[in-house]
Amino acid sequence: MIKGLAMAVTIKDVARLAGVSASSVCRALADPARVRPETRERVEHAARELGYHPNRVARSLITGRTLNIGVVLPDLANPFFPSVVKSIQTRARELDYAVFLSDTDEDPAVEVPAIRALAKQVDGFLLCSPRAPDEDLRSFAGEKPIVVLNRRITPFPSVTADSADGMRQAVAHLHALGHRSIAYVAGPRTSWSNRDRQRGLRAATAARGMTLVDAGNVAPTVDGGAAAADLVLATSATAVLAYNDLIALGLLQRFHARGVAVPGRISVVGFDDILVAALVGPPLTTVAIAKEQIGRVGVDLLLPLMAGHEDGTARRVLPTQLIVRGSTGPAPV
Amino acid sequence: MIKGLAMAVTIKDVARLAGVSASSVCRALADPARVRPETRERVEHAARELGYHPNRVARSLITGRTLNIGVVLPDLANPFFPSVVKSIQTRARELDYAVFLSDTDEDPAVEVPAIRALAKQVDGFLLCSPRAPDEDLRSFAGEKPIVVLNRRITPFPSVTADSADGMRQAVAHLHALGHRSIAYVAGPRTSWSNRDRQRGLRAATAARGMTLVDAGNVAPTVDGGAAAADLVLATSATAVLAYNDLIALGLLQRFHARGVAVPGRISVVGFDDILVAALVGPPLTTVAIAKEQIGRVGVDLLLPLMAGHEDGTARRVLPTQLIVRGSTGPAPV
DNA sequence: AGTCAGTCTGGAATCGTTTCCAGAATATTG
DNA sequence: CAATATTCTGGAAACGATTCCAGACTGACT
Repeated sequence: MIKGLAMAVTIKDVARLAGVSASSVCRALADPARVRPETRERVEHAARELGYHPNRVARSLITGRTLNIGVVLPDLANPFFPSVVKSIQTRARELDYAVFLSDTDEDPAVEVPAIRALAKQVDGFLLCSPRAPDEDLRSFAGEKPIVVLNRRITPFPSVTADSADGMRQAVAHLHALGHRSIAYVAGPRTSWSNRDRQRGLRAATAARGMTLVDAGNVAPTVDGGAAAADLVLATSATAVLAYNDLIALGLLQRFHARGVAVPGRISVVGFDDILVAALVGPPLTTVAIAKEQIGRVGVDLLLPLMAGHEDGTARRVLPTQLIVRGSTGPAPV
Repeated sequence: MIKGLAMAVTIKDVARLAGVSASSVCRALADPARVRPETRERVEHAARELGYHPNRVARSLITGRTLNIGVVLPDLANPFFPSVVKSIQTRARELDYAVFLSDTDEDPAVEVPAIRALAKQVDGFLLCSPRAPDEDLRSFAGEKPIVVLNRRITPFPSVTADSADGMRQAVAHLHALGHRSIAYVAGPRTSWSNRDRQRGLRAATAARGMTLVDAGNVAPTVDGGAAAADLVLATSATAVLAYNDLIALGLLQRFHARGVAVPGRISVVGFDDILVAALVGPPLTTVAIAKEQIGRVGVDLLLPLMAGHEDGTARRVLPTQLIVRGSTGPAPV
């Protein structure tokens, strides 16, 4: 009895009120078919009377299952991640799982401790765009079911977007508009998606004999993009592709501030299709990826792992789709 | 030994390796001062050797504390909430708490079950803009420590923004620009902040003898705002204030689509100052609230409650600040 | 009526940790 | 050196649920 907080009602209270043993209460509630209808009735009534809800913590101690899943991601302030988390949450709730959230603030060094801290309280993890080195993450292999989103790393199942195809679409679009020299503003070096997108872009431009200008790495934020804008303008590029939409928005902002016409002087393409991409002026041409699907598919991949089936290394690659808006136009003559 | 998953190392394993009892291991790790330096050394070494981390679940069963806090909010897709969650997360991590997240999808009926489901696994709750009726929420009073954000409801401590002052600033700004008739596009009826903001706006316009036009309630989303845009134009209002930035962005979008000049024909003011507000064209004039503070202050208010101190009903009201950008201008003549 | 199969039930053990208690070891004092 | 005070330690109980086991009961059948 602590500080006036109502004492939690336990299975014993129910047992006493129903006049049966704790084991019977447990059975009656978990699997009504295993007790006589009359006891079931008595137990259910008593449980309702007292407002009994089994203590998940105590249960998980004996069953070894917590019905929780852990989600670790680099930065909730990046609008991409909330969409993913939301879809995870929705799917998790359907399956009666609760969600632990851990934001690592883009710091790779925080990831492993964050996972470690949650490990005992969850049945499995969804690692969203993890930044930590492969070896570090692999140290969890076999310890806990893990599904990785937006990154491919053996031996974990993963859900990724088809960046190569997205880049192919974007490059084809720009090529058709007459662009021959494209700059790429890269995201964090530790980001697998960044490398993946860069790789896809390199292949796509090479395939068409276009020039690819490296505009360096920046933080995947609006400020990062703004910082890269002037560098981009100093090159020969007539179009710029950003690692993600936030960077692209930063580019747009800085271009606008400097009076650089978009798409007149330079075309801008983003990646992710976050909500705001459609709202800015000019609206951003971007490569959309199925954000809501990532989370749902991730959970569905995690499920069999948590149930103990060694479904090993399923790799789901989700399609990407170029969304053409106002920020891209014909190359200047 | 289940399905190849490495068996978790328990306190007994450490005890065996260190050649001491489980209780000594516990003491050595929890409070090194209570054991002889030599045992401490042995235990620490053994723990490190085996990679032992105490099982929080088991611990919480006996201590009654989980070191988890639950966060419940209406919609992660609204950029306002991720900022709050992020600040909660940051503060919680500093204090060695982990965060449970539950998104109710703006459905008031989901809130109570969501809280109920998490109740046994957390030491306290941060309810972000809860939509459920007062009575429903009050049923948790005394059961679990709860701090409410963006809503005031006895007997819970709360953290809110000074909407009245924000509205006063916005109205003063518009009045100075010559506007005399203002429309308000309201958010969810179940939202306390919506009522609070509406109240503040009513007072501020009345104080200056201005006309306040009610443009109805819409969902707090871009689409909601777009839907309200035409209604607003049909009124005599020369300026429109939205319940939040998303609605304001929807208004801007629809105005732009219809070729309505902003701020030439009509001025637009939002609320919250979400990241994108500054990025759209024209950039949105809006009332900023200290999003990062809300979460931090909320956690700090929750802390003493979870420790058992009945600090009752602290009410923190955070300041608001009008941010003037391009979406407001002189009233048309 | 007696045997047997099957259904229900209560008691005990268990999960991994913390905490209480009492006894052992060590240190302090006259 | 003996007596006392102090520090450390191990064993056992506890947290709240689930699960195994064995015994009690029911009913069916010969």
